Order: sequence, then structure tokens, then C-alpha cells
Amino acid sequence: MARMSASDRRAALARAALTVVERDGVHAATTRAIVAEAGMPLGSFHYAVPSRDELLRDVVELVVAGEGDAAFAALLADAVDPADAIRRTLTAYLEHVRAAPGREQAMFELTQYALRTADLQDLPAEQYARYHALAARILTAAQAHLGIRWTVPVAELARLVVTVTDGVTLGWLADRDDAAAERTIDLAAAALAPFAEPASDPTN
Amino acid sequence: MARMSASDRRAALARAALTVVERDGVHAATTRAIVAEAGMPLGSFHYAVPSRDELLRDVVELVVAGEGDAAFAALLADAVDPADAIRRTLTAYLEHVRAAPGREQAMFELTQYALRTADLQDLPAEQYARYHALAARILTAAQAHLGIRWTVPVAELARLVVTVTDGVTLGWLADRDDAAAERTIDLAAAALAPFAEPASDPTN
DNA sequence: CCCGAAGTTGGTCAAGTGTCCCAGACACAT
DNA sequence: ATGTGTCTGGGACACTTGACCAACTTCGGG
Repeated sequence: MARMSASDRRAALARAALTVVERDGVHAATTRAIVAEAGMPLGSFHYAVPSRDELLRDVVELVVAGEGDAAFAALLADAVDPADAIRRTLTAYLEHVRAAPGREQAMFELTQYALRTADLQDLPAEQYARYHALAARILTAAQAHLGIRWTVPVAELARLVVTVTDGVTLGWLADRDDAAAERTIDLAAAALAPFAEPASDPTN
Repeated sequence: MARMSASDRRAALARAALTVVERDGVHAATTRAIVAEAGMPLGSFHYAVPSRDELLRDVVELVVAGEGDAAFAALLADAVDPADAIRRTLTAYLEHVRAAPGREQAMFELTQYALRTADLQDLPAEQYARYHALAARILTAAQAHLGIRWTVPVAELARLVVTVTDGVTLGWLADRDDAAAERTIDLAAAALAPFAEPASDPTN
């Protein structure tokens, strides 16, 4: 095994653990499965990290941190109106899920696991705060790109958007019905579009 | 232990297993925890059911079958308009979640578990089909109660409603922010209400 | 009343788990 | 070169888990 600092090894273990969780689920993420994925001997595990739960915490934080760089905002440029923009963005997200179902399922599993683990109970709140903040950034950017203004607080709309993406994802994971998911997105876009008004609307 | 037929015992074990899953999570639903919950000796387990995975299948089916009797439709009577009706219904659902968070979390966990288990992969689709059917029934009933007509197919609207309830539940489970969840529901109600029109609207 | 079938139960096993240990190898400053 | 703290990695321990068994008790029909 190449020599590696304990902290580097810990990071490598977290990445390996995420790979295992995506592929086989949280319950399969044993210490042995993780070190096998990382190509390390078992002994390295507890040299690099005090306990398995602490590594899982790293994994959740890895997930939370790495979810932000979404290129969704770029899509806004092509959209012709708010409904179109919302539909395109949600569709892009669905494509992302379809391309790597295990990844999104891993997010849900990790959230549920954290909720059941005393030491990790604060993580889901942080995780969702980041999701909400990300959605808020996209919505704010959309105002400039589309020349519109949201008629309700962006923070509240952001939470609703995250709610819809989570719901669409869960539903699709359950029945893998692409067409139905698309229709749900169309409907959601139509439902959310009225919250936008032209930026210079004289009625305000 | 009272004498009991093997099939009755199997049903009792499935109920006990559900109780354990609600309280402690899927990973805690070991054969020993289940028989302890059911007040049975360990030996009874494999007399009544061939394997643990087969009992988990029973549990998922129990969940799928027993979710339908919601009394949500009754709330429609008091509502003054579609937005109010939707808000009341979603709020009632949120109350249901808040009263027994473990229960709804168990639903999610069981769905994820089924998706990861080869023998159970067909169950989530069935589970969500039932959710969608239930939502469709409520939406159809709402038409008569409120004297309105949905301007989009009920089946599609039903899937969106389930999407929203799932998303709201997941978000609330993560951060337990009652106020934020309430506002999300308010917003969702406002967004969905325009899909209703007076039943005798002359513009159609 | 008897007897085979059905049900009960504590004990046991092999596999798998998280955690820990320690003897050795390595890198680097002195 | 030598020493010191860091890293390696095979092995072990205590424990849990799902599964199984064999002896025992109870039931219901002939």
C-alpha cells in the first residue's frame, strides 16, 4: 500500500464508502466492504478513522458539499419563459437522477440513516439547508436571466422547489415511469410559473 | 406462549416487525428484536416464516395494504375554496406525520430497502400506485364536494400531489421546521388551486 | 383413549461484524 | 547513522446475526 497521511486516507475511505453505498446500499457499507473498495487492508480503517459512524458522517458531509456545483443555472439562458425555465431545470435534474439512480438513492438512504443515528441527527438539517440555499441561488439567478421577479420570498419558493424535486425523485425511483415523471414536472412547472411576474410590472 | 396457527403467528410477527421498524429503523429489525416485540421465543420465528427477508416482504405488503383508510376526504366539507381545501388536506397530512414521525420514516426506509433487495423490487411500484390511486380518489371526491372541476387529468394531478406530500414529509423529517413546512404547504396550495375551475364555467 | 400432526421452545452453530492490537516498515530531522 | 513519530497490515477478540434442530407439549380425529 502506498504511504498516505491519515487524513488523506480518511478522505479516500469516505469516497470509497460513498461508492459502496451508491452501489449496494447503506447496509452493505461495512468496514470490510469499504476498505476492499478502497484497496486497503482492514487495519487501515481504524487507524484513519475512530469509528465507522464517524466515517459515515464524513460521507454525508462529502455528499452535502459536493452537491452544489450543479450546472443547472446555465440552462436558464435558453428558456423563453418562467414555465419553460422551471421545466428545463427539473427535467435536467431528472436526467441526472436517471443517469445515476444509485447516487440519489444513496442520498435518501444516508439521510434516513443519519436520522436514526444519535450522533448524526444534526446532519440532515444541514444537508437540507444546503439544498434550500442552492435552490434559492438558482431562483435568484433566474430573476436576472429571465427578467422576472418572484412574487413570493425566494427562500419559501426554494423550499417548495426542493420539495418537488425530492418528490419527483422518490416517485421515479419507486416506479421508474419516465413519462409520468415528465408529466409531473410539466404540471409542476405550470403550477410554479405564476409566481413569476415581469420585473417591471406596473401593478406593483 | 398461547397456541397460535403458523399463519397467525406470521401475521403477528409482521406487525411486530413494523413496530420495530417504526421505532428503531429497518437495520434494527433483527429476528431477535422482532420476536422480543411480539413477545415470542426466538424459535418461533423460523417456524412461522422461512426467512427474515420473507417477513420483510410481508411487512412491506402490510404497509402497502393498510395505508388507504385515510380520513382526509372528510376535511373537504369545511373548505371554502380549492386552495383552502388543498391546504387543509396537506396540513392534516403533516399533522399525521408530526404525530408519528417514525411511521412515515419507516415507509421511506422500507421503500429504499425494497429497492435494494432483488426479491422486493416490484413492491415500491405497487406501493406508489396505491398512493397515486388514493390521491386520485380524494381529488375526484373534491370535485363534487367543492363544485369544481380539475382542468388537468386527475391521475396526473394525483401524482403531483403525492410528489408534494412526499417532498414536504422528507423536508420536515430532515429539519423538523414546522413553520417552514406550513409555508411550503401554503405555497403549494396556492400553486395547485388554479387547476380547479367552477364546475359550470362557461368558458369551457 | 391413542396417536400422528401441529405448535412451542431453549440451545446451538457458522458467518459476519466493529473494533483493537502490535510488530514491523518507512520517512525525515538530528 | 540513528532515533522518533507516522504509517502499514495481518491477525485476533468479543459480539451479533440469521438459521436450524431436537426434545417437548398440546390438539383433534379415529
